[in-house]
Parts: sequence; structure tokens; C-alpha cells
Amino acid sequence: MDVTRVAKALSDPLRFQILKRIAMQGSASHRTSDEYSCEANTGLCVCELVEGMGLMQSKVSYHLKELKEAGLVREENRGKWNYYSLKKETLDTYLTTLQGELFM
Amino acid sequence: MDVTRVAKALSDPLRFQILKRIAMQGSASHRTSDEYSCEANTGLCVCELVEGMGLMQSKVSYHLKELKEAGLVREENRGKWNYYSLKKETLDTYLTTLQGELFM
DNA sequence: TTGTTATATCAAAAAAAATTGATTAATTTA
DNA sequence: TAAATTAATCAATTTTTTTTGATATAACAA
Repeated sequence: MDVTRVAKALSDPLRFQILKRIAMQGSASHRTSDEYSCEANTGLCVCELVEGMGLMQSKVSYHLKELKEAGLVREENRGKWNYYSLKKETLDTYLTTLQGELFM
Repeated sequence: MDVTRVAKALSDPLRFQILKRIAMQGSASHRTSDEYSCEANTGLCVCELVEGMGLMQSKVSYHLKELKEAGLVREENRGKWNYYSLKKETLDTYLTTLQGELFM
């Protein structure tokens, strides 16, 4: 695992706020109640982040792409919406690797 | 603790290499054996990093300053030399905070 | 079909970070 | 004391990131 790659993704304050929101998993206003079944309804979509944080859509998309390319989030396309959720494995590997490479 | 501040310091590949060297604590060729007593002789100095990594001195100093300002290393001045050593507390707090803010 | 919504992407601009070579100050060695 | 060593800092340049507004595409709704 490339530690610096993930660290870079975590290093922007706005991007980190976005990631925290994704990790917290807010529920979506445009989802109907019967869509809430199983794990089909995980993640946050771009518009929820845009509305919730008051940011420009292209800015949110840019940061989501960075997070995705660092492996910190996964993207799932459902119809018109793209949902993003935390990739815990990456975060876990990051924490473990960092500890291993610096504490010995 | 400002997670993004530390993440930024960890995000540059060269800086991370420097930090790893400091964490590993190589012994110094210009230190006499009787200086090795106690904990007075910890850390790596700039010239050891410059020689060991084949980098320009100003580049090493620049990255060390970044690491220091992020709280990842401490600086200790002994005579002509400046020694840098890992601040484990900061790394520890970073790992814990990151886990706390993203896994809940 | 037509209009609307969601979102990626693009290009330009702005901002931030890293590199480079030079200079300076302090300390040590000869 | 004079010369050499260590390392910080500075200014200029280059490189990388981030922001912004516009455009394009796909899906959905009327």
C-alpha cells in the first residue's frame, strides 16, 4: 500500500469533511422508504453532499474522484445517482501500514 | 488534533522517506563512542540524511521544517548539529483520531 | 418527445507546495 | 585567528493542487 497516496487524499480539509460525511452515512431525502431495505441503500450521493455542505457540484465531484482514486471510497451508480461509501479496508490498511513503517 | 495537517506532512513521498529514516534512527559516523551514553544521542542530523539519501541540504531542511511544524518530529540542537527524532505521541494521536473520526 | 435533474469532465485561473542555488550565521577544527 | 563544516533561510522558478464556471451526457419525469 502506498501510504503517501492515501495521506494526500486525507490532507485537504474540505475533502476530509466530505469523507467524514460519507463515513457517517446520512439518509437521503429523495429515497423512498421501500428503498431502505438491505444494503442496497448505502452511501451518499453527490447532490446530498452539495446540499448538505453548500459547495459547488464540480468541487464535490473533484474531491470525490480524488478519494475514489486513493481507494478511500467506492462509487456505486444507481439510476441517476452516484453513491459513495467508505472503503474501510483501505483505511484499515493505511493505519496498519503507517504504524508498521514508523513504529518498529 | 488537526488530522489534515499531519496527513499533509505524510503525503510527500520524499518527506515520508525522511521520516522513516528518522524513525529507524541510524547511528552517526561523526559521533564518538562516549557520546552514545543515555538518551543524549538520539535522532538523525541533517548531514546524515543528506549523505544517506543523496539529497540537497536545503531540500532536506525544507522537509524537516514541514515535519517539525506538523509535530511529527522534534528538533534538538547539539553544537553544530541539529538532531531530529520522531514524536511518537503525534503519530499515535493521529492514528487514534483518524480511527475515531472515520470508523464509528 | 421535451424539460429537468444528477453528475462527470474540461479548460482556465488561482493558490499552494516543492525544488534549486545562493547566502548567511553559528560552531568547530586546524 | 583562519578555514571548514553544519544547517537555516531566502528568492526565483517549477510543479502540483484546487477552484471556478461552462459544457456534455445520461436518466428520469411530464
